[in-house]
Amino acid sequence: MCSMAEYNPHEIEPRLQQAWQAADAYKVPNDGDRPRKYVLEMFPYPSGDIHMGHVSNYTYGDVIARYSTMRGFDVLHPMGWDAFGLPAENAAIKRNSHPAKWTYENIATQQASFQRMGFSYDWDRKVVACDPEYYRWGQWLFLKFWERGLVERKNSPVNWCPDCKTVLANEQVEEGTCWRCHSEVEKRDLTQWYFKITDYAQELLDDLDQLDGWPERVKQQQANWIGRSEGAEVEFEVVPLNRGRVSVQSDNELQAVEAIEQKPVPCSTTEYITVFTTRADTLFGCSFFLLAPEYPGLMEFVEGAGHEDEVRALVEAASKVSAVERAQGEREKHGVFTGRYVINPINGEQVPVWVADYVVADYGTGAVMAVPCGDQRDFEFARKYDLPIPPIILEDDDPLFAQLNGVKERQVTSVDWEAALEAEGTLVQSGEYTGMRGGKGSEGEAAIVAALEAAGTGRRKVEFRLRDWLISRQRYWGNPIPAIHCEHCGVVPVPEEDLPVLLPEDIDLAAGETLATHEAFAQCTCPKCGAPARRETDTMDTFTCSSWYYMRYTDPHNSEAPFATEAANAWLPVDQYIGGIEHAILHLLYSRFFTKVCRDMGLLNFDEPFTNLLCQGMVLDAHGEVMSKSKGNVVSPEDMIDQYGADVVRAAMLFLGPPEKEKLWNEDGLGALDRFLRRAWRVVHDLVGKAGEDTLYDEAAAGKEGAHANAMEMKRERHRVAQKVTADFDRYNFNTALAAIMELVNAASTFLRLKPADHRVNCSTGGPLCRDVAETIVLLLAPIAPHWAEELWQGTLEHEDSVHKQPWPTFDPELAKADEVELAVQINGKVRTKIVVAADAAEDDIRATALAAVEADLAGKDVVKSIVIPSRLVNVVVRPS
RNA sequence: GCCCGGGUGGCGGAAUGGCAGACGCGGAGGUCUCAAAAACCUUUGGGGCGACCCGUGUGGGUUCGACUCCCACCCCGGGCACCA
Repeated sequence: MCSMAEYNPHEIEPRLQQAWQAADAYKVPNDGDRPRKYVLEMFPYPSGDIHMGHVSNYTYGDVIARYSTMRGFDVLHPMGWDAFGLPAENAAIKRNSHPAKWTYENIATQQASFQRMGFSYDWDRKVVACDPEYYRWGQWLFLKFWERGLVERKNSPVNWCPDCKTVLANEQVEEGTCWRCHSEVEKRDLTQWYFKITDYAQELLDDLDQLDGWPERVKQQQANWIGRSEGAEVEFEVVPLNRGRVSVQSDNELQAVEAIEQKPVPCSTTEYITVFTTRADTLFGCSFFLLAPEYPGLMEFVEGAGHEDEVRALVEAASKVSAVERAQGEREKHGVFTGRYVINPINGEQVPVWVADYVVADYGTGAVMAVPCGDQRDFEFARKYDLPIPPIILEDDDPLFAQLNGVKERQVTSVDWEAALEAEGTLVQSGEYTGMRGGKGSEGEAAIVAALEAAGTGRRKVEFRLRDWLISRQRYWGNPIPAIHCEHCGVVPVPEEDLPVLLPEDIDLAAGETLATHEAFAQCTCPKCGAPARRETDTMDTFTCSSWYYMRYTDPHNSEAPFATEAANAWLPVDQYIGGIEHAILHLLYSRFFTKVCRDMGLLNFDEPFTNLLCQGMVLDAHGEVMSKSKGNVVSPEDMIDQYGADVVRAAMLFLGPPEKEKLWNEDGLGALDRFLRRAWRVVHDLVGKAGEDTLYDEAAAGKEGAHANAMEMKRERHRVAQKVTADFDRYNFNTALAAIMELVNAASTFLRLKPADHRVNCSTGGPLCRDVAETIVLLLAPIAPHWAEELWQGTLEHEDSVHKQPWPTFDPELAKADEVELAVQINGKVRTKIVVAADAAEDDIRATALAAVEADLAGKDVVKSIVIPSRLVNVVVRPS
C-alpha cells in the first residue's frame, strides 16, 4: 500500500493546464463525425482583470461544454473579445497611451485568467473584434446591408452624450442617461447612420414564439421593447386659414378668429395631418387635436394664425426639459392653441389644433387626436385648459347612460368627471355607431375603421415602439464606416475590394485628435468619379461587432468571406448561449436582427441565432449588494485561485444556487468546497486501496454483520446518484448535482467505515464495486472540477487517456431503486407512523400493512377510503362514526 | 399604470400535488492531541419534560392530501411607461 498524496491544486492545476494546451485538448474540427453542439458564452469586454461575473458566466459555459463532450458531442466552445469601444479610448486618453495597447494587454490578462480557471476553449478560434481580419468583415456586412436598403443616413433628433461625445442608440439610453457613463443625454438634430431594424420589427416579435429555450422574462422584455400596437391611421383635413370658423364657442377660439382677421392668409401646403390611434371607436369624442412640439414644419403651419409667439415659447420650453425629467414619467402637461383647425373625418366637425408637450414626436406621426372622455392624458389636458369633454363611451351603470343610451346626436357637450373611461363601454352620441361596444379591438372600432377605409380617410395600421438602430459613433476606437462623401456623387460606399478601411494607428487622442481631424485618414478619392473626396469619419457602434461574432467562430480564419455558409450552417444556431440578463434587449435583439438579414442574404439557413439562452443571475456580495470598486466589496477571482485553486472556485460558484438566480457570494463556500474536494479525494483513494497509514477506519464501529447489505446499499446509491446528477446536469441545476455527488461521497465514506475488516481487503485491492464507485465519483465531478478529476483519473485510477474524453457514466434505474421503502402512514393527511414494505409490494398489501400499523388510531372511526401512493405514503381518510 | 420574476430555518438553498427543510454554511457536544489546527463522530426549524402541537408572505378556495394549482391582497426585485 503506497501512501496517499494530499490534494494539492497548486501543483496539479498548472501542470495539467500545460498538458492540455500541449495536446490541443479542446480543439474541435469542423468535419468531425460526432453530433455537433455549440456552447457559447457572451464574449467579454477586455476591461481589465476578470471579476466574479466572468467566473460565474464562464464556469457555467465550461461545465456545460465539458458535460456535452462526455455525452458524445463534438462541442464548439470558443472564446474571443469584444474589443472596440469607449472604455479603451478613455483609458488611453487618461494614460496618454493607445487604445490598442490597453486592449491587447487586458486581453492577455483575461486570457491568462481563463486558462488558470481551466476553461476548455478552442483557442485556435479566438476572435478579437478590433483585429482588422475581423472588422473588415463587419464592414463587408455593412456594405451588404446597404445594398439591401437596410442602411439609411438621415437627419433627426438623436441622443447625444456630452461626456462620451457621441450619439447613442435608443437602446443605450437608460432613464435619460448614457448606459456607460450615466451622464444626462441631450437631444440634438444630427445626420447619422442607421440600420433599418424596424423593417424586421414584425418578424423579431413573431419569432419570439419559436424561442422555447429562452427565459420568459427576456422574451417579454423584447416584446415590450418592440412594442407593437394595432390600430388605424386617420387623416384629418386641415382647415385653410382663410376659411376660418363660423361659430365661436370658446375664448380660445375667439382669439383665433380675431387673429385670422388681422393677419394675411398664407398658402397652406399641408392638406391633411395623419394620426395613429388604437381607439378609432372614440373618434366622435375627439374635441381637440394635438401636435408634438417637435412636429416637423410646425412653425410654418402656425405662421399667420396669430399664436406664433405662444407656440414658439412652448416649443422652446419643451426643448429645455431634460431627458432625465422626461424619463421621470408623469409630468404636468403644457399646451397652447395654434390658431388652426382640422376636420374630424367621421363627423365633419372642426376641432382646434393645439401644441402639447406630452405628445411624443417620434412615435406614430407626432400628431394625436385627443379624446378626453376616453383617454386619461387628454382628459387631464382638457381639464387644465378648459376644453370640452363630450361623452361618447359609457359604462352601463353610469348615471348618464340612462339619458344617452341610443342617443346618436350630441346632446351633452361636456361632462364633469373625475377621470376618463379607458375601459370598455357602450358608444353613445356616436351617430350610426351608437350602441356598439367600444374599446381596443372592439366592434365599434372595427366598424369605424371600415367606414374610414371606405371613405379613404383612414386605414388599418400597425405601429411599433422600436426605432431604427443608430449605429454611427463620433469616436475613434471602433470599426470605420466604409463610406466616402463626394461633392459630385454624394455618399458612396467603399468598394468591396478596398476593404478593410483600416483604422489609422497614429493618432494623438490625448491632444484631442479624432478621425475627423486626421487628414491622412479623411482625405481620399471618390471611387466613382475619382475626384478628391472625404472619408466618413464616424465608426460603428460596438454592438455591430458583437452581433455576428458567433458566426465567425465557426470559420475564424476565412479570408474570403466573414465565414463559409457551410461551416456556419453546420454549427449554428448556438445550442446553448450563456450570458447576463443586462443584454436582454441590446445585444440579443441586434444579433437576432443580424441573423435574419444574413439569412435573407443567403448566408445562413436558419431564423434565430440562439436556440437556448441561459441568463445567469448577478453575483452579489454576502449582503446582496452589487460588487463595485466604490463600495470596496469587490472580491478577486485571482486571489481565490491563489488560495484554493480553480476547481474549488468553480465548485463554490456552482454550489451557490441555480444559475439564473442572483447569487450571494460568501467566502465560506470556498472553505466548504475545498473540504469537499479533499474529502472526496481521500475517499477515491480509499476506495481503490491507496489509502495511507493515516486513513482512519473505525474498526470498532464496523459491523460484523450486514456487510452484504452495506454493499448493496453502496451499489444502489452509486446508481441513484448517477441518475440524479445526470438529470440535474440536463436542467443545469449544478448546485443540486453537487449536493447529490456529496451524498455519494458521504455514502462511500460510511461504507468504507462500516465495512468489516475482511471485506476491506477485497475492496481495497480494487474490488469491482469500490472501483466503480470511485470512477463514478471522478467522472461525475469531471466537468465541475476538471483538474481534480484528471489527476485522480490518470494518477490514482491509472488510466492512460484524459477523463474529459470519457463517456458520461451510465446508470441502471432498476439498480437505483431500493429493495425496501419506508412509507409514511397518514390519517386525514397527518403523518401518524411509518412502515417499511418491499419496493414492489402490491397496493393491497401496502394498504393492509398500513391499516394494521395505525389500528389503534382508528378506534371509533369509520375508514372512508385509503389512498396508496407507491414508494411515498398511505393516506387513510376517516370520519367519526 | 401595464408586463414579467420572487417571498421556505440563524444563512445559501432542496422538494414530477404525496413524510417541508436534501446538500452545505454556521452553532452545540464529543473523539484524537500536552495543546491547537486538520480529520472524524453525534446533534441542530420553533414550542413542550412528554404524548404531541405549530410551522413555506397574508386571507380564502380546489383536493384524501397544497411550498406546489385557482382567486384576492401585501412585500421585494426587474422591464416598459405621457407610445395615443
